[in-house]
Amino acid sequence: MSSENTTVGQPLEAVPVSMTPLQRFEEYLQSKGLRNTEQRRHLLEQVFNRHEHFDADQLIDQLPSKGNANYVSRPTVYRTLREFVDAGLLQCFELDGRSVYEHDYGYPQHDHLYCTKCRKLIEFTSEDTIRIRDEVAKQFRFRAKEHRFIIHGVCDECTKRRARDRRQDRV
Amino acid sequence: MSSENTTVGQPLEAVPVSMTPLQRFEEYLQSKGLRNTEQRRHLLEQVFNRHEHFDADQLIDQLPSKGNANYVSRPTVYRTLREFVDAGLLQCFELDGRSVYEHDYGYPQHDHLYCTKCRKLIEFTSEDTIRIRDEVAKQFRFRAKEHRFIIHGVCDECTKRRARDRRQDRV
DNA sequence: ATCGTTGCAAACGTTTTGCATAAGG
DNA sequence: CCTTATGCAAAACGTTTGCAACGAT
Repeated sequence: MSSENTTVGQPLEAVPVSMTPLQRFEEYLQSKGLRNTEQRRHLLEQVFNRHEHFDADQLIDQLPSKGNANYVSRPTVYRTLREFVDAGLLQCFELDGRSVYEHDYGYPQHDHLYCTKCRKLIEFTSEDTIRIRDEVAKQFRFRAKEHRFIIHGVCDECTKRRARDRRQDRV
Repeated sequence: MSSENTTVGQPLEAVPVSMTPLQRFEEYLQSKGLRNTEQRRHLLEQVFNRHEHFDADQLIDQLPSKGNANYVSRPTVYRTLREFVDAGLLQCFELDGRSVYEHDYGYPQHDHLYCTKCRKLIEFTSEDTIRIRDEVAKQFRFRAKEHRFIIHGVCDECTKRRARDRRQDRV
């Protein structure tokens, strides 16, 4: 058994990359004949400002509101998030009926634990997931592009909190 | 390496169960004080009639339309699908922004390949996925309830079809 | 000058809701 | 008879679109 191949660690270390996300994005825009606009630059800055997972609404909430400088409209946010995914800067997956984004560029491949109580996403790495993916793809002659491995359940804190709450109920 | 632990097969064999889905559902309704209605029985029959993956719209399409016998309204379909999941009869996961359902009761645990060209879902089994899930859960003190492992890519038929189309283009 | 980009409003597809009526236990 | 379930219409939700005005190259 290859139990020792499953490595779990948190937080994950960034992976060294030769370009900044902005440089890489500019290169992408060039190659596609797209334009380097103020909105795109502002969004890129916000998105790579911190490392948490986020959805479109959370990004919009942390942006200046309508009427203020650096405001970006909702449709543009959605359009730009697609471009970031296209450019290889972000990864996107679905959770509870919405799209969730996370850094891809400069960040190692990983999978997630998802706490259905507090909705926290915990990252884990396991070499086995890639191995399974490659093995299965080979057997089905399937051209695997990516995978999503999400383990649903309840995190340690939520389990403890519930136990505590139950104890209090009895008093 | 535990390459031999990853078993891939298709189609999967049904798992022996002591009750029919209907019997199990009736027990569930009883235990929850819910009612065994015509609509619920009709939906259960449709759902366990065949084994393909389906979404709410596909189920509604194969149902009698408004005005006919055995018609079930859209809200009731959605409400009942939730109950089937609750009762352990169906599993639900998200794909392309909608919920996809598949048989759970009487069917072995498995994961999926998803062809992004033809949108086909291919089932595979791997003991490693459960093993990874348990190992990771243990290390994070996480109470794992279930997992979703979906490999995105292009299936063999779509790859071949594209190659064929390209060849024709050149002629 | 050209052509991609933006913001707006409105549409979209999926799923959920409030509520009056119907029907199971 | 009591309560849950249903169908309807409408809302909610996240996301996308058409389009005229704008702005990067």
